[in-house]
Amino acid sequence: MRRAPTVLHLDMDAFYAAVEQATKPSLRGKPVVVGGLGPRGVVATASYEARVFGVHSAMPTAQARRLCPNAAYLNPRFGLYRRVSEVVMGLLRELSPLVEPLSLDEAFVDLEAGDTGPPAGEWSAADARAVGERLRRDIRTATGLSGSVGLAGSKMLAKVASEQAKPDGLVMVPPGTERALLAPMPVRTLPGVGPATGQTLRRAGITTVGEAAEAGEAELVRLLGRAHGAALHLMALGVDERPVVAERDAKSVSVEDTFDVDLTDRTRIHAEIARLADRCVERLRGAGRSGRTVVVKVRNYDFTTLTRSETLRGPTDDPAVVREAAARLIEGVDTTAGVRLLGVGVSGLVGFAQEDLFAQTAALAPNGEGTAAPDAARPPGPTSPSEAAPAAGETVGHRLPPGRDVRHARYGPGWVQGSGLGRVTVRFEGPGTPPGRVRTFALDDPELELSEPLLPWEGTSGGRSDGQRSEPAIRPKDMFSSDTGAPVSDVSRP
DNA sequence: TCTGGGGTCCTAGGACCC
DNA sequence: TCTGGGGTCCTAGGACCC
Repeated sequence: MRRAPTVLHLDMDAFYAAVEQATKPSLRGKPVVVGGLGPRGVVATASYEARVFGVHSAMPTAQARRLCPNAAYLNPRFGLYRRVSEVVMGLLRELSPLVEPLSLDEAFVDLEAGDTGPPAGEWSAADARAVGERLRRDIRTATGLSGSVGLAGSKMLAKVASEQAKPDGLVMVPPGTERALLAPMPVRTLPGVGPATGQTLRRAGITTVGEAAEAGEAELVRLLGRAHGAALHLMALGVDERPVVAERDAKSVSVEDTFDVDLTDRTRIHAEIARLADRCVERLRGAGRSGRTVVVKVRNYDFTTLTRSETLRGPTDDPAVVREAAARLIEGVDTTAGVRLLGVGVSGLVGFAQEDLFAQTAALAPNGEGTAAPDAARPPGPTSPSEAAPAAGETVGHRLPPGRDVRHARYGPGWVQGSGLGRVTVRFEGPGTPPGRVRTFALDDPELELSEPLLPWEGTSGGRSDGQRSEPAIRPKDMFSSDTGAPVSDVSRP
């Protein structure tokens, strides 16, 4: 615990939705919901205008549509969010080298580790507040977005403070006042107290942070177990000594897909597992890592979920090895009643793909078993079978989802507002323009092509301010799956 | 029209070893 | 020859977070 509130927590406000509003002027001030648009989709982020209607993260999108039918429903564009995030994280790193990102829109900063203020140990509350306020201004200037800042003597309190500051605010917790501040708050405020823990505590008569503190460590350990109980007790007292840690290596990589309709066909299930294994390895290799344990995840029709794992004798990043392990694992799972989700993951990661050279011969059999898989001939060089055809199996790639950026030869850049029945409706506007007007085209209009998003601070003049990101012209009609030609769900007009 | 996708950490039991 | 006691690894599941 430090003497000045120099742990900063930044939380961008309704980040995904805010980026969409920044790049789509007609959506500013309107309810926007970003998330899965399929029958089993859930909300990732709702703009504050949508939250008024009761829409919130993790809610099924179908339910959100009932609550707020007039919102714009958009597929997430993670590439765009990542680029905006990098700008924001860059601003944080100007404050201090000790920046710990928690997600695209959230990070801790240890201000005393930086050299933009007084020497460590000599910071005042006023110094910290000034840095926080300036950061919020800089973020708005650079991205047009708002972020909320919490400042405290510890990570936990800084996070609680930024939550209190939302939206578009700053809250500081002077060291020494933590316990009094926390005492009346619901226990669920504390990080690590979710629905299950909250329920357990409630049954024991503990509903506020103060009551958790009074219960004592022994009682909390009895209720919640060693680690969780002890940690919760310290947090309830406002004590949190965890340091801000700049870089943490990932410990696992995984991919999973929920299907619109439950799968029962074994051949199809095996094909999906193979695809997932390839995608997983692609990501693994992209990160330059190898892993030793392969995990298959199955969510049944009734939402019961199970995992099966197998530890190899050495780490691998060979798609054939992962695919075969995943195939063995799914073999042992009864899927006759139908599965809604399949996943493949690799854990037990090691730093360098190089270490894998040793493993290639050793990693063939699962631990303890003699069933050596045939030596998977590793293709030379970086090419893997999965890299050859990334687009073929993509589900969303077949479609023209609402929110997708397009460009028309005459009307310039715009975004897909909805499509179906052979037509696509496009709103022509961009970050730097006033709200634009809507036009409808035939899906095979030769003057319409897909394009890359413009960043919030980029103008739309010419539509290719970076001169590089234009995709090869793929016309929308090419993006429809030939088998179904399925129309895409509409986006409601704001 | 019930419930995404990518992670982290913890627990608990059995195997195995000394 | 009744059953000690750690430590580590592996597997499976669960809670939680964004």
